[in-house]
Amino acid sequence: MSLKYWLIKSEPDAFSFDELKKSKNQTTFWDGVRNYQARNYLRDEMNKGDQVLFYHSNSEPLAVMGVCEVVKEGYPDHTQFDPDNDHYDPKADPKNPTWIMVDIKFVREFKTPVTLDEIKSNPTLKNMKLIARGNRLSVMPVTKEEFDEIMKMGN
DNA sequence: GCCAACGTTGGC
DNA sequence: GCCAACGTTGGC
Repeated sequence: MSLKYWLIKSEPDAFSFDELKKSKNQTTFWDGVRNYQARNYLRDEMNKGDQVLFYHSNSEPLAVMGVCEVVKEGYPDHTQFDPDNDHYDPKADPKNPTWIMVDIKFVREFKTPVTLDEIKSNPTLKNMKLIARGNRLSVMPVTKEEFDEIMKMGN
């Protein structure tokens, strides 16, 4: 089984790459995904050791900040059952949870964040889902070539 | 703050 | 099962 590569988006106001870096064991659970396609990736396709680009949306700069990795594979997202949580889902069934999360761990921070503009203007990255028209997925696959290119750009 | 794009919901 | 209405995402 070979490693896969991913990109996840976060609004730094909600949870930033810096917060991940400062978390206990530099690890956190990636909760709050409430989109079925993204859920399916988390549940079915993300494996321990997969490398993940961490992207900041709705902020300045719009950029990939660094890399983290999957340290725990898909398991139920407990926030779906918590009425006080923003991501509460009244229809979720504890016996058959709808929403799934993984644990991610900080790997490294880029010296220079790779901005959305740089990604858009790099021909190697022109097929990235991130810049596809209308894309709103918060978890998406990335090819090894794209991952390596962004690693190079981030330095 | 605007708005295009998209996913979800609910009436029929 | 269609589709209009609505809510959300996220760049600008």
